[in-house]
Amino acid sequence: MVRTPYCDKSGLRKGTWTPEEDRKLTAYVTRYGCWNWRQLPKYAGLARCGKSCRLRWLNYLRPNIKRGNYSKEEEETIIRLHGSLGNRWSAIAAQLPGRTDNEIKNHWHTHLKKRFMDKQNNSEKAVEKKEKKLNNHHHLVIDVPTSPPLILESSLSASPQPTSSDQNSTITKDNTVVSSKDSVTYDHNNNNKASLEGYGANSGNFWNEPFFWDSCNINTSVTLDPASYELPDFPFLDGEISCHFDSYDPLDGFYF
DNA sequence: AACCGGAGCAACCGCCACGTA
DNA sequence: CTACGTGGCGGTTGCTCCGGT
Repeated sequence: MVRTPYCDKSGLRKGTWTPEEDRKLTAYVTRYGCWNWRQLPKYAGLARCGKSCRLRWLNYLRPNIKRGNYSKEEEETIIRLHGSLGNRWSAIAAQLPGRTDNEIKNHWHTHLKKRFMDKQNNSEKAVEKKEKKLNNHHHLVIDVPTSPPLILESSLSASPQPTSSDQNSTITKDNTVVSSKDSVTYDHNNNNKASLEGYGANSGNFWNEPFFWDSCNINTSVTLDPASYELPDFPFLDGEISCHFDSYDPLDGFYF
């Protein structure tokens, strides 16, 4: 389930996060915020790259994360949004409070995708069945009055009938051509055309909000007592450390 | 009991967008 | 205008678990 920890060439740890690392990261972010992910691990006492810290915090350590136990409503929402948005997991996650894009992505690939494909296959089969029925009917109607007899297959190209690229098309009673693709409930071809207005504004940027121990209810698997954990000094309050940030304006870039 | 393959999922990687100097 | 740094996102990987044989 989890990766074996190891170090890369630069000495940064990779792989599974240990409870100790989780404690350090949680303690640091809750106390100082995420002023700079790339610099953060250095001051949080973590031998991790910033990206790894960010991912760990966003997906597992931040407060009010929901883990597993997807409700039917949530699953339906995911399927519906995936139908209109495609693989825009962050946009989908924005509509599901407490869910992360990574978790939704995983849940989609492991559970919902199959269900979605089955649904799609069933609807396609239904359309095929309908087509077959209609095509048989078509044969009977056209074969009778024409003289000399027409071979329907070859006649398709010479007539305003659907071309070979429309093999999945259906001719309805009133002679209109309906592609079976159009009858699929979820239109992947329109993924990029879907209106995304509102998603950006709705994403609820967690990082723009102040964040303190006192103001949040930490809901994480890591039990952390801030009083018992010795945090590294905050870089801008410590003369020795803050020298790394000579060009950094301490009045900017903070979230608190 | 041992082996094997698929499922589940945490984490990494690479690319892109955006802001700033 | 360009270069660079950073954050964000989606695709993919690879480790562990678990059920079937």
